[in-house]
Amino acid sequence: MEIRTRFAPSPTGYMHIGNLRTALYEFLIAKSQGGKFILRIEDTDQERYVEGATEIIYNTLKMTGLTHDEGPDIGGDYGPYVQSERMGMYLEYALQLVEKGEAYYCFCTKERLESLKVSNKEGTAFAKYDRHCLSLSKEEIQKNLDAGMPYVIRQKMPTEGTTTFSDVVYGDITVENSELDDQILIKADGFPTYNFANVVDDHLMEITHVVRGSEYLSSTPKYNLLYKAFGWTAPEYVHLPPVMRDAHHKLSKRHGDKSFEDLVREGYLVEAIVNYIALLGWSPSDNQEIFSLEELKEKFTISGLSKSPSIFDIKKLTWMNSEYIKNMEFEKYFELVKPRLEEAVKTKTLDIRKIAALLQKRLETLNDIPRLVDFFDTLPKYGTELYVHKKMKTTEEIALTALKAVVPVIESIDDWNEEVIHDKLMALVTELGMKNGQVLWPVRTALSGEPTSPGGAIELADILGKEETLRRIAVGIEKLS
RNA sequence: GGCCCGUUGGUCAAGCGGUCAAGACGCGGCCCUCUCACGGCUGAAACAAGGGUUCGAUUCCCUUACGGGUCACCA
Repeated sequence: MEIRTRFAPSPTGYMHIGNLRTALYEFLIAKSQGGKFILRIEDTDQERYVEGATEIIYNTLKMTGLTHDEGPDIGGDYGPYVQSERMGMYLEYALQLVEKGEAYYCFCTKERLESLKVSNKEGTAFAKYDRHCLSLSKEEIQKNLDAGMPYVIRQKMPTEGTTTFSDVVYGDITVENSELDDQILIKADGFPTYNFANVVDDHLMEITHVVRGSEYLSSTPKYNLLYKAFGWTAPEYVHLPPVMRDAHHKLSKRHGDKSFEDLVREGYLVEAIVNYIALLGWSPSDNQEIFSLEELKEKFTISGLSKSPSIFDIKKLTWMNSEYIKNMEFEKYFELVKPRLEEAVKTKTLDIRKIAALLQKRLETLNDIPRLVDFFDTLPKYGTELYVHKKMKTTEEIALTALKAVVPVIESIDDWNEEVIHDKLMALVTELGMKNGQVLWPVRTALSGEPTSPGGAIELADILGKEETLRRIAVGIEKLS
C-alpha cells in the first residue's frame, strides 16, 4: 500500500518551527518509502484568519524543498484540499453514525452543561456529559427538531472495557472507556468539530500515517473509536514530542520565539534550518549530522524518532549554519553573500570577491557580514594599546619602528598583489631581524583599527590597496609618535 | 484533581541485560598561526530516587519525585 501523509497547517501568517518539523517528518515518512505528501489547509478558524497566510505556507514548502504531491494549489484526486470548502459533507457522515446508533442528538443548553461541571480545590472545572439526551425517544427528537431547537451530535462512547491503540512512537496506549466523554461531532452551527473533521478528512484522503503533536495522544482513543464506528480502518499514528524553548515551555511565536522566516531573515540558511530541526527529535542509526534533504529521504526511519521533548538550541543551529557556509562551493557562496556585501561595503573600489573569500570560514550567520567588514570603509577610532600584543611580542615602540620601516617597502611595490606584498614584507622581517608578528601585527592593527579582523596584514593590505594601506599606516605612525 | 506520556552530561542524543555509558553543540586547555576564524589534539561534564527481577541492570517490573499533555459547541 502506498504511504500517504498530510501536513495540515492553519494559515496563521508565519511558519512555526514545530510545525515545520512536523511537516518535515511527514514528508520524510512518505518520501523515504516512496509515498505521497499531501497539503491540506485547515482554515476553519475564521477568527485567526490572516490575509496572505496560505502563500507563506506554499512558499515555505517550496523554499525548504518539502514539495507536496497534492494540495490546494496543485490539485489532486482527493480534493478539495482547503477545509472550508469541505464543510458541507460532515453532517451527512455524522448522521450515518446516528443511524448506526454510534452517535446521538443532544439538545442540552450550555447552561445545563455548565451546571454539570464539578470544581476541585484548585477551582478548575471538569465535566463529563451525563448522557441526558441519549435516552430521548425518536418522537421526542423529531419534535425538538421540528420545533427548531438547536442541537449538537455527540459520539456515543462505550462505557465499559478499554480501548487500546498502538502509536508508532509511543507504543501501545490503553485507556478505560469510562474515561471517555461523549464528544461533540457536529456543533450547533452545523459545522464539524476539529476532531470529527479530521477523522473524516483523513479517511477520505486515504491518509495512512497521521503524524501530529503528542498533545493529541489523549484524544486518539476517541479517534480510533470513530473509525471503528464508521467501520473504517484507522491509520498508523505517529505522535511527536514537542519542540521546547526551555524545560517548561513549548516554542511559541507569541512568546518571542523565532519562526522559520525570522531565522531566514537573521541569516540562517534554509538547508541548515531543515537539517537542524530534522535532528531535533530524530537521530540516524549512525553518527552523521550533516544531511541534505536527499540524504534525509534515504536515511530517515520512523524508529529513530524520540519520545521526549527537545529544547531548541540556537547555538547548535548557528554552528550548523556555519558548517553549511564553510562547505559551500565558493561561487555558490559568493552569489549568496554578494547582495549583502554590496550593501555593507560602501567603498565600491574594493574587491568584494576577495572580502567574501576572507569571510567564508568566519561567518556564523549571514547577518555577521556588516559587523565584520565595517572597517574596510572607514578606519575605526582606536587607541595605541591595540599595538601591544604579548604573544606577538610587540610594544608601542616596536610597533612604531615596524610601521616606519614598512612604509618605504610598501611604497616600492608597483605590482600590487598578495604574493608580492607577502614576499616584500617577509624580506623586511628578515632584514630587521624581528619576529613575523612584530612587523605584521602592527600592520594588521593599523589597517583594521580593530583588535581582531577577518584576515591578516597581507590580506588586508591587498584588499585595501596601496594608497589606502599607506594612509592607514601613516595614521598609525602618527598615533604612536 | 482523574487519565495519558515522558526523565542519559548545560543542550541535541546513541544505547535496546554484561560498554572504561558513543558522538555532536557549547565550555576549558594545547597545537597550528601575522589577530580572529578555520583545522588538529585534548579535558571537564550524565543514566531523577528507592525497591524488586536477575549471576548481572542505564536497559525489564513496581513505587515515589519532578516535568509535560489532556479533560471545550478551539483548532
